[in-house]
Amino acid sequence: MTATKNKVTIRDVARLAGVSYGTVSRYLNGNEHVSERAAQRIAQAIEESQYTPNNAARSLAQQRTSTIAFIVQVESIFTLLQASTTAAMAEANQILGDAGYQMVTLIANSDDSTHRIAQLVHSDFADGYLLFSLSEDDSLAKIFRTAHRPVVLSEASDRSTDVSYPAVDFANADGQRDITRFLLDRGKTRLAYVCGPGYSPSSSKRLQGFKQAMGSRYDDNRVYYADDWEITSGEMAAAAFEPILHDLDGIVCANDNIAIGVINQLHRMGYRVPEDIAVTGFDDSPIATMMDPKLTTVRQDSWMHGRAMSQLLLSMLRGETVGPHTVTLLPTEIVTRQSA
Amino acid sequence: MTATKNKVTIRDVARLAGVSYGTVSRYLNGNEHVSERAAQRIAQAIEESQYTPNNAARSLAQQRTSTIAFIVQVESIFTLLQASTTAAMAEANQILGDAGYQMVTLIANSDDSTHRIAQLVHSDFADGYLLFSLSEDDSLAKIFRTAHRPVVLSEASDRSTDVSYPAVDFANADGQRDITRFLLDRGKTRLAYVCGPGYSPSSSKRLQGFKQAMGSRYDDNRVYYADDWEITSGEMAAAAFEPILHDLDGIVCANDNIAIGVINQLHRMGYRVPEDIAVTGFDDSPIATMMDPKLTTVRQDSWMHGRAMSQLLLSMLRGETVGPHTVTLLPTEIVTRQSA
DNA sequence: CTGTTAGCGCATTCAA
DNA sequence: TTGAATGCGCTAACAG
Repeated sequence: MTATKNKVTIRDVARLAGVSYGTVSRYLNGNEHVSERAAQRIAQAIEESQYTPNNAARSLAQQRTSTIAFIVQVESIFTLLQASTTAAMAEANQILGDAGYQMVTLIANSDDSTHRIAQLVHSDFADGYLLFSLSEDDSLAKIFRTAHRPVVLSEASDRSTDVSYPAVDFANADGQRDITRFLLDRGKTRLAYVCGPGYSPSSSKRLQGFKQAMGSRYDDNRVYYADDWEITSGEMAAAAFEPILHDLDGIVCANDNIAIGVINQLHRMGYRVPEDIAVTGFDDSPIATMMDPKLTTVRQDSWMHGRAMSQLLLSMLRGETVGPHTVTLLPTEIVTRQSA
Repeated sequence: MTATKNKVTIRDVARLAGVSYGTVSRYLNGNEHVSERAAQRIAQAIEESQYTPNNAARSLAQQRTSTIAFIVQVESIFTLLQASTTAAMAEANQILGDAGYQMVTLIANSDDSTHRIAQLVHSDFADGYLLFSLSEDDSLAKIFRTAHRPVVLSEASDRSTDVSYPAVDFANADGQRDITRFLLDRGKTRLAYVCGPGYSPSSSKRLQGFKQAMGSRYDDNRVYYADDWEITSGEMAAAAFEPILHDLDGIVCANDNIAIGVINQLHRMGYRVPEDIAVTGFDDSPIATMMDPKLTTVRQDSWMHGRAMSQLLLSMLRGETVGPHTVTLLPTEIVTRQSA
């Protein structure tokens, strides 16, 4: 109980238990060649001395760190505020923690931070990496070439790059297709679409899903290409559609924020939602239920996203080989509320 | 350029540069006793060999890790989704990164994770700690007793506990007082208050600010004590106020979510905001501008929160002594929008 | 200014 | 089964 400042090492424990510190090490690492008697005495010694193994020393000797890095790559730091990222992060933390790994989160939002992270990765500071990217920039993905450690991406990219890792993503195309069909089935056939920004793989996948559902009804003149995923873009889209609004009975949006902007603008222009024009979102973000009318949207379970990524990484850590182009697509689900 | 898997160490660099590895180490650590000539050759050798110092080894020898842990303590993992946490985290990451520290984020949301984190802390895995707590539970704060490393808290607690560290918090009382006065000054004098949950220090501080502004006008019968910070609580509060609503011209809410709930419910009951009843929030969260009417609220700059905490920690790391009871209060600001 | 040496705390051979 | 020895990659104190 004497709380001396001097850190207690494995040798102290050994002395206390009356064994050599090699034995303590074996005990600590679950080696079977430790007698029952020794084990008991060591256990007690550890308890008494409040011993905790030193992380750095263990990593150095063992050449592994027992930590997983969750790296978030964002163009603007504001993107980070999206709840989806946090949810995935929290769930990954949970799953990895249960598996004995400590997850650490790193944010790459500048050349500086990217460089710092590259350094870390290069020095093998983690046993595995979850790269949660909200940007099409693959400069970060490249830094893993030097690391001989498993990596899992959060987004399936279409682009054929020189670097490739297994990815877990949502079935974006299917989700957008399904909710579009949902509208069509309910008689809303004169639909416009607000597409997400061009730099995002999700954008094109979702547009693709919309096209697929619309078939011959698809008309590129009724697609607005937004510059980002924000509310303002939705407002601009609705304003741009003004001339053809009277001929529309639905607007399918590439995400919830845009949908909210669309609804706001429609209200201002005197249209009722969904009576005059139905509007759908995508993501099922927290604000979807805060709006009036509440958003009918496509739900993506971000928790599941984090979970699936972690589990994949864990299996790779266990030695299972996973092809670098393996893509897991997570299902989405239509949530019917008020806006459509 | 031969990308051998064998990690390149400081000795390889030394050999390449034709010096002893002690010299390389000095160079790496900015020691002045390195000749210009040696420095140049070492720099080149590092470049050629793509050398990156090994983290674990450095930590072990140096007894410091160059990492700071940002620990988030949440009762429910959902609390984590609040944008304020993420903002503070992002900014802290930036500030600490600039100072040469790598920030890692840990989430404590269960006994399990708390225990894991305690282990880490006990093993001195970081040089300093930012404890971002959204709960009054101080079990986490206790684990730092064994760590002889600086700690900064995100919230000033009133409770006298056995553990205490410097804290950075917002001037909650002042903010609530100011916005209440703002209403009073505009002739809204028949005010009710929706208080936050009892477990939060912020709750009582804000209520205190409201009381202060109201003075003799204060009436405890016109205060609703919510169980949490969520929208639903706001709805319940407004419903509870129903009997006295006709005699009210303003409702001051302890946070934005609650305010939104109040507004929703008021609308349902046929009241107009702000014409009939003005409503104010607190936090200036993202949803404050998404609502109709947009929220008049008290802004807390979460980025600044993260920044101030980091800077305080950095100064402690530099050796400046900061009393364990030092509390820095950050200013708040009234944001006038539509709801009041 | 530079080479040499002794640890940092632990895992892991190798003998015993 | 266990103890002793060696090294993980690097820093820092010491001579030179």
